[in-house]
Formats: sequence, structure tokens, C-alpha cells
Amino acid sequence: MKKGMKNKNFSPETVCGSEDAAAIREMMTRIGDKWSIFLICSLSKTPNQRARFSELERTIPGISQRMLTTTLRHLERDGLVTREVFPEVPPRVEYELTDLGRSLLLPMQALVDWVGNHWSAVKKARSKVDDK
Amino acid sequence: MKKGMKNKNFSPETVCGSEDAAAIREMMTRIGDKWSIFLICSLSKTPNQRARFSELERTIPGISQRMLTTTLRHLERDGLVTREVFPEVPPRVEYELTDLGRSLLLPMQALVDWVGNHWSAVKKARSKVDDK
DNA sequence: CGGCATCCGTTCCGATACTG
DNA sequence: CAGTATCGGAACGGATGCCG
Repeated sequence: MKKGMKNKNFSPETVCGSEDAAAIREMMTRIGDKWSIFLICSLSKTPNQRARFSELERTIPGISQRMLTTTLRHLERDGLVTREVFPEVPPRVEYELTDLGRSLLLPMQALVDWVGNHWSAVKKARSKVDDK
Repeated sequence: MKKGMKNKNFSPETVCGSEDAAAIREMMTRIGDKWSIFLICSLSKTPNQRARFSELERTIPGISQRMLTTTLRHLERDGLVTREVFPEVPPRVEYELTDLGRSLLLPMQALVDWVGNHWSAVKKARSKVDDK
């Protein structure tokens, strides 16, 4: 990196305890909430990363209408998805991953993979602790 | 992958809507909670990924004694950190990242880097939405 | 179909006080 | 020093009903 260039990355040294911590926290509470990650994953698997409301509702088991709306609004506010309303009857609304949202897929997949590879170890550790 | 070999990874196709979703959710609520990520980052930066209670308390601004204890216990239960008590007066307790915990650093860093690279875009998207 | 408004139980988490 | 115990406000999220 060039000298004097403003570093837009957060170095590992400054993750905790800096003002950047607020950014980390805000994104973690966004993608760490109950449904966001499933919503993003679901969208990423549809053609054009695009799907309508009812489609998402079917794809994600257990999600309520309320939480689907709420979560989509949050993702839209953060620029991760777009919302397009088609003025028809009955109404149709389509959601699509933005480029910003797509850029999140790789780090998220890394996390998903970690769970795939290590979940059994976590479960084992839990049962060991819980037995006491 | 060999035929008949049990796949321990979750494929992207099965992330949502499978029983594996529960594993994803549980790990997300663990590292997505208010303090875990800072705790893991803090530990990762100490020599030997090892630090005592009061050291962590100083390193992480704003954390209460209660949440520090609670979060450490959760991480310990999941096998991500160890807890060692030294029978001295005054008492000393040291926490250390396990190998399992260390293996989480890479995917977590990927997420932290994403925030570093894209946080300004998120903020911009937010203000654009909020202005309406 | 794709919402929104309301209610309400549960969980989270900070503050405070106390302890071996 | 490194906790534990208790309280209370706030936020999360499910259920339900209504609506253009």
C-alpha cells in the first residue's frame, strides 16, 4: 500500500477497541440475526439472484411473513438487496442481490464451510462440558 | 470425494431448509452475539492466544464483567477457548484459543475484511434510504 | 400477493451489589 | 482478581388480524 494512502481496511490490530468496532458490530448484528444469512443464501441460489416474496417464503422454512418483510427491509437499507414492485393484480414484488450483496457471498460461504467442517467438533465439545 | 463417503461439508444447495440449517444458526448466534467476535479477536492478538480475565476486560472497551464471563463460558462450552484456573491469591485465570478456535480466525478475518472494504458503501446506502 | 399494525412472551444485556 | 446473583429495561421475534 502506498505511503500516505488512506487505509480503508481494518487491520487485525484495530478490530477491537477502535471506532471501527462499531462497524464490525453493526454488520455482525445484521448478518448474525435470525434470518439474514438464510435469506442471502436463498437469493444467491435463484436465477439472477432474484426471487419474489412468496418464493422466498417457501424456500425458507419457518420464517414468518413479518420477519421476512423486516429482514428484507434491513438488507435493502444496507444496500445488499434491491426491491422492485410490479404494479399488477395480484401484486408482485421481486428482490435481487446487489453487487454489494454478492460480494458478501464469499466470506459468508467461508463461514458456512467452517460450520460444515467443524460442527461435529463443536457438538462433541458441548456434550463433554454438559455432562458435568 | 469418494462414493459413499459421508460428506461433512454442507453444500451451498443445502444451507437453507435442511437440518444443517440448525448448525449454521447456532454458530451464527454464537459468533454473532454482542461480544464473541471481539473476544476471539482480542485473544488472537495476545502472545500464545492466551490472556487472563482482567486483561481481556481492559482490552475490550465497554464490556461488563457479567458479559465477559458469560461469553467466555459460551466459547468454552463450544470448545473454542480453554479456561485454566491457577490456585493462587489473588486468583488468576487464563483463557486460551483452542485449535478449533484458531481455525475460526480465517473465516472471521474474511468477514472483518469485508466490513473494512465495504462499510462505507453500506453507510452510503443507508443514508440514501433514510433520507426518504 | 405482499404487506402493515398490534399484541405479547422470551431473551438479551447493563447496572449494581456481594463473595472466596 | 475473578467471579456470582439479582433486577429491570429494551430488543427480538412469533401469532394474529386487517388491507390495497
